[in-house]
Amino acid sequence: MARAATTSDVFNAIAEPQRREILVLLRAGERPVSELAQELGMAQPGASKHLRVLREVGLVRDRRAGKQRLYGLDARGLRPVHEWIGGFERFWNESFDRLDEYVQDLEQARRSS
Amino acid sequence: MARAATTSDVFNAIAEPQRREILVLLRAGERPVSELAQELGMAQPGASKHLRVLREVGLVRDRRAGKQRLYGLDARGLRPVHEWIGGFERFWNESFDRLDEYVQDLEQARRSS
DNA sequence: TTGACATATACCGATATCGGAATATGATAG
DNA sequence: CTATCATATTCCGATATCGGTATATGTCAA
Repeated sequence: MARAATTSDVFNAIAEPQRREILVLLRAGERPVSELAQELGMAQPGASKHLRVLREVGLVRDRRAGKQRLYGLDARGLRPVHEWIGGFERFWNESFDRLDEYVQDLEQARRSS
Repeated sequence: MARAATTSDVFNAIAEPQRREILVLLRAGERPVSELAQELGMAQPGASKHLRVLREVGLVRDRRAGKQRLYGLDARGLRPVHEWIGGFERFWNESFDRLDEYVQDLEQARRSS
């Protein structure tokens, strides 16, 4: 077996710095491919490929506008990721010294239920 | 050039399903490697290697306990990721029909500043 | 239809990945 | 010291990745 496919997985899609940058850029509104490529300092095919990945995981949608193809943000797919990470919020809010104590409370509560 | 290193990058570290599962398991408290390997249904070296990645990005710390080595969660590194994704919150909260309108408001505000 | 422009795809090379098997390191008990 | 248990590291094969270059597809204008 080898590495998991980057496509069809939002976690992997946003693991790429350039793709994260694309998402940030698209918060300001729709943009054509060549403009994104220029802002990323990469060649057009590179941008197209990243956009393909983002499209396949649903983080981006595209729309034709004349010769150009405008890409726009569809952030809904980020919500589950945000929630998954949010499941760790109390762990980074608790100070480290108190973590063990906290975990023990958790385990104690589980045992007595 | 090739793929970015998975180590020293929290986004990549959590892009791996098995590593995410490890983090979830560690919310219940510290665990030795072999126990994690068993719960993941993978061999011990596999678990060790994932734990190494997680340790190198700082999401996990380890502590010796006799022959065993206990791994514990250190979720602080997840906070920046949570915040980065949080920067898209209004985009998934806005309904899609109203998104264009919203973006136009943004651009208009920018122009008039 | 032809040409110009915008984007997508195919192919390539260098490298990173993941899991498995074998082996090395480390700690403890006797 | 030695044997045993727990974990880490190394090596391997199959595959995926990323960026670049060349080429294909698609759209519009004349």
